[in-house]
Amino acid sequence: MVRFVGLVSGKWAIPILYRLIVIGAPVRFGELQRAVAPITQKELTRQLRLFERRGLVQRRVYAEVPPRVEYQITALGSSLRPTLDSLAGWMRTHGQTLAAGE
Amino acid sequence: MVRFVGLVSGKWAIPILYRLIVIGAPVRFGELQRAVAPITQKELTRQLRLFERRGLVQRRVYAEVPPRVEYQITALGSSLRPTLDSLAGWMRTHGQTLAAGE
DNA sequence: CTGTATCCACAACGATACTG
DNA sequence: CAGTATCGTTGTGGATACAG
Repeated sequence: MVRFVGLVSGKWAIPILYRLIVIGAPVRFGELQRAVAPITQKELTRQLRLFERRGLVQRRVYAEVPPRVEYQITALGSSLRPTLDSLAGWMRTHGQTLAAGE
Repeated sequence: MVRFVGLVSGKWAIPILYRLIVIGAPVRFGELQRAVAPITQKELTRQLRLFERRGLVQRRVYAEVPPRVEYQITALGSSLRPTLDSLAGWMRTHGQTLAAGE
């Protein structure tokens, strides 16, 4: 379990990953940033680089002006979907109960 | 999803929680620390306090000498089991693949 | 548009010593 | 045994400015 933690620790890892999974198709950087707002540019870049290194996300750069970079979840990344769905379901069911304890 | 992150972010949150879930029965502090080694005393205490505040773990203190404190997962905490099982399963399946990217 | 580069604040975590 | 206190290091994340 400890290794997984290193993967998804951090405030934004899971939200980004889940968003990419749900979308499925390639997404541009700016679009993704709006989808996971209010994440900063720096943080989104950092997380995407980490995911890329671990093979969870594929990055494609197009030699255009203005530049276009697209990110897409890989098969490995998508394999996390059932787990993250379970997570999202748990939040829907128990999120309110949990909020009371804050 | 963001609220969940606040709950289980951190290096030790998931390992501790999962261990408590698997055990099910009340566990003494020292025993738990050994089970989740090599966590420090301070960190284990801090995490358990957080879980207690959120109703995921119940804490019982016995007025004995030497003192005895037991922690047990609550029903709310146990409801996370399917999700964490899914997580553990994913790690078993893809953990090796992932390690290659480090 | 998609980044990098700084600078900064704060939380997380560890090591160690000490207490009831 | 089960903490608390203290100190120090590292990591996380935000704000802002700038570059290709």
